Amino acid sequence: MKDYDHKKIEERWQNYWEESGLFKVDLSRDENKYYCLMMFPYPSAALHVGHGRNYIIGDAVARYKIMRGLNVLAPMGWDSFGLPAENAAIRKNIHPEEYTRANIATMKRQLRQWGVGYDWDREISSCSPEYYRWTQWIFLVLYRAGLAYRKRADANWCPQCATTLANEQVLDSDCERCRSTVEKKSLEQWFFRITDYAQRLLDDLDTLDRWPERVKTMQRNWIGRSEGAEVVFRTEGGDEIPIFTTRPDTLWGATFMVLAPEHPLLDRIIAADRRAELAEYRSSLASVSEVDRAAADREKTGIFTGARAVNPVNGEKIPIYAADYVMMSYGSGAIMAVPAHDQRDFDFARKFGIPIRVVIAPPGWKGKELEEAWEDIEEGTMTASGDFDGTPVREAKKVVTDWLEAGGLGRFAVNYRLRDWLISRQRYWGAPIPIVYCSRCGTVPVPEEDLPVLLPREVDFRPTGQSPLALSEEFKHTACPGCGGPAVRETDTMDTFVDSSWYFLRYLTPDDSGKAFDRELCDRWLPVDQYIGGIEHATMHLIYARFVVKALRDQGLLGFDEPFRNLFTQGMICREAYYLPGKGYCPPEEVEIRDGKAVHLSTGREVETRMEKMSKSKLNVVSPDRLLEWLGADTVRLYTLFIGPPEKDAEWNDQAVEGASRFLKRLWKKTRELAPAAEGEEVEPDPAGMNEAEKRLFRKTHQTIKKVTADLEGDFHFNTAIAAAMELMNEIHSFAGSAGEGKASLPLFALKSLVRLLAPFVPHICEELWRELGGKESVFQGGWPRFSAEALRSETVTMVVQINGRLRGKVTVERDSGEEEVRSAALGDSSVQRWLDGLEVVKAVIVPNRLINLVARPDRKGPGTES
RNA sequence: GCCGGAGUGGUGAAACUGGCAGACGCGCUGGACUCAAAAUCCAGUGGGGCUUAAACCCCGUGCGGGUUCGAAUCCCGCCUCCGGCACCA
Repeated sequence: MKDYDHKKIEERWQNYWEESGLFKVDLSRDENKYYCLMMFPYPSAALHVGHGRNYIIGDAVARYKIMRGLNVLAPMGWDSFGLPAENAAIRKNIHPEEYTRANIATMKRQLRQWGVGYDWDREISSCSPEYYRWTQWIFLVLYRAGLAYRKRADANWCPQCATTLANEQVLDSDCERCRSTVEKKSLEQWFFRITDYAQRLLDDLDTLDRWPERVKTMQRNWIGRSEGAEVVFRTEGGDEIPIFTTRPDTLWGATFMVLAPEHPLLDRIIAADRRAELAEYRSSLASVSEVDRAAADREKTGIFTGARAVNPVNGEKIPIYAADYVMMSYGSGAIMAVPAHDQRDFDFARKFGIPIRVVIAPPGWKGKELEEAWEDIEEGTMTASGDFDGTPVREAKKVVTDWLEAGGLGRFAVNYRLRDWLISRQRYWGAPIPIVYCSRCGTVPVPEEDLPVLLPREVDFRPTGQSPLALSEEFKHTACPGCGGPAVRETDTMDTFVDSSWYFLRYLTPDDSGKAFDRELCDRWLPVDQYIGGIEHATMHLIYARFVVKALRDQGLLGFDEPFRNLFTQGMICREAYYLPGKGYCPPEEVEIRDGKAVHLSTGREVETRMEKMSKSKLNVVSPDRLLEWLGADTVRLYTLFIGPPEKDAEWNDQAVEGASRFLKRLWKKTRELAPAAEGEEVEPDPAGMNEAEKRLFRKTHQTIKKVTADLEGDFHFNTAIAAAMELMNEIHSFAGSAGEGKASLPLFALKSLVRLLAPFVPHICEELWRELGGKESVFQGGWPRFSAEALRSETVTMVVQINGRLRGKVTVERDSGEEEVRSAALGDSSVQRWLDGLEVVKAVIVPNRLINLVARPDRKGPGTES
């Protein structure tokens, strides 16, 4: 055995695992099943070490579960439709398909080199017709269930990408991808009725007890449930204006109404002489960006319509305004405005000179004018509200709602922030929506047997604002499946989140050309036992997948309604990026650190150092290829797992990677020293007759097994598991150094345990060392080491002695010593005696085997007088 | 504004259920090996005080209070940072 040659070793065992089928799974054997799923990636041009975290974590989990004897399903595939391929293809003038295929090949190579194992027989790719045929099928299932519908709607339109975006792809009114300001565009588009499932999506979060609280909170915010009442106001002309309010108890304080500027009713009720003003107001809003319009501190604008509405609770006539602080897309697009109890209405009323009438009296209120809206729902009592005067605000909401319902004026109502899922995309690289429009039969779904609706290959897919497929005459024109007459196809493609909302079902039967998924197998293998991915999918992918599974279940196609039992979201890997103000990011090679300041070499200007998520655009990526060549996959894996708690963001440190390499070299060297004494069969050493040093190493080994096991079974804190393994390594090292010649079986036992404990993290070197230590089969077949509670016990323990809570000494006593023994041992300690001089012990608090705290007060006899 | 999460050495971070703060790394300092360097190995490394040295002592987990024999951990009030939602009626 030579020096640690990571390249040779890694190559050897990667081949071995592939040939021996370590990750191949037999689905018919479903006892002890473990479905370990990593979010399938978009095949981007090249991975960096930050991407690696997800795969390495998943691989460590999968390998650990294999060692525990579970039947592990660990598949991988490609979320291969989507904008980047199309954009890159436009830029580089190659077909998205070629581009995607090349990227997949690169990524597969990199994953292999990382030592990340999957059952590649189950590989799927969402852009292949064999896959998207079934994405289209799912669309048809939803369509038949009434969950897919088409309507004209203002879509979020990105002028740069020339496409519509889902709400989730709009960040602060900017396009998630290119950061252009998103505009509104009115188009006929397809939606999934996810709002029908809002309540169930919300309620069932409570059943996901192994999901991060953070993700569930984000989903709750996203669904945005609020309770209140729907109340119908009427204009003087008799038009109904239903409104939603969370504060029905303030109805008597409504002094005006506001309609969203887009509200269709405005055109009917606007006074003739104000029509021009409305048109002007509307067009002035077109130039206001979404960001500005949404800014809460923006000064309120609006116009009076000249119309009035009747308040149903008191018959009062109140003016109707149009103002853009009311959104057409939430509730009914109209509100009753209660300036005294809503700050937005308050601001508007002040500006337009509308009366502000207090109907919830703050405690001690003497009828004075308010400085700001009183929004408190804990304190205050109803006033100026007819029979309800004096009702405490805490009860008011319910009391008033009941009264409204009894009188037929309104009803209890729930509103959600969640909107229906817009799935139409005016892009080429996606699954065509399987719908045909016939002048005679109308909207006709493509029959199942005609799927897939193939994406034509030769299409001009440059963004024009039109769907590229609309430019393909051959694609567009077809025969109506109903009447056989001439018809045109839907030319939009589906949001790629549709592709990823069911892929985890397909891994079970990736080649089945007869159905999308096998219900029987799905019911046995799902929900996924462990899902691992990025936090960025907290609201979009993870809500869509939940919705689709629930919908499929309701159609009798699945027997469960939550796809992912456990969810783990890992943090991002960040690294220093250098930002040259006014110029953008610059590569680290052009930066030098002088006197603690980062200076740009060619211009001499100081650059800002920012810790940013590793990304190509920030020029702060670390390529795995160089590192794998230099230090090897195991080093990269060990460092990636050791860098910090995996759910948190972490900072990549180039120097610290070498520390991981150093540890592996020490492990290698130590094995090389001890291996010659190995005799194949492992014999657990017998602690009887061991000396103190031996007992310590024996105990340490068992403690380490316990710690690593707990970390892997618990919250995946690989960092502390690896730290524990390092401690054991240090212990073996100092034991071997001090014990000299002697029985080798104990350090060998410790070392063998260590190698097995590290195998999920650094599989190549462990597989090699395992064989070196006499292992006949793969370390992954050999089981997981066990610890015994018996072995963890030591006969003596060191206990901390505190006096009044401060550390004053330590004593060694027999394990499980009684209070009296511990107390007298503590009082016998010289340092303790010195501190107790002049004090009287009034109480002793004992934590068995850990600590004794002596509570002492000044001796009444005074210091020094006792002796 | 609302809802989450976090704040610990030079640095990444540990610390179970309230019980020795800083495990394990990185960096740094000193030493060994070397003609020298790298690599490797050994020792040290929160701040301060005292001492020839050791022993020993004080302070210390964002800030201010509190509960407790005992608080990084629990409670109250702040500050800062990160994330989500947001004129959502």
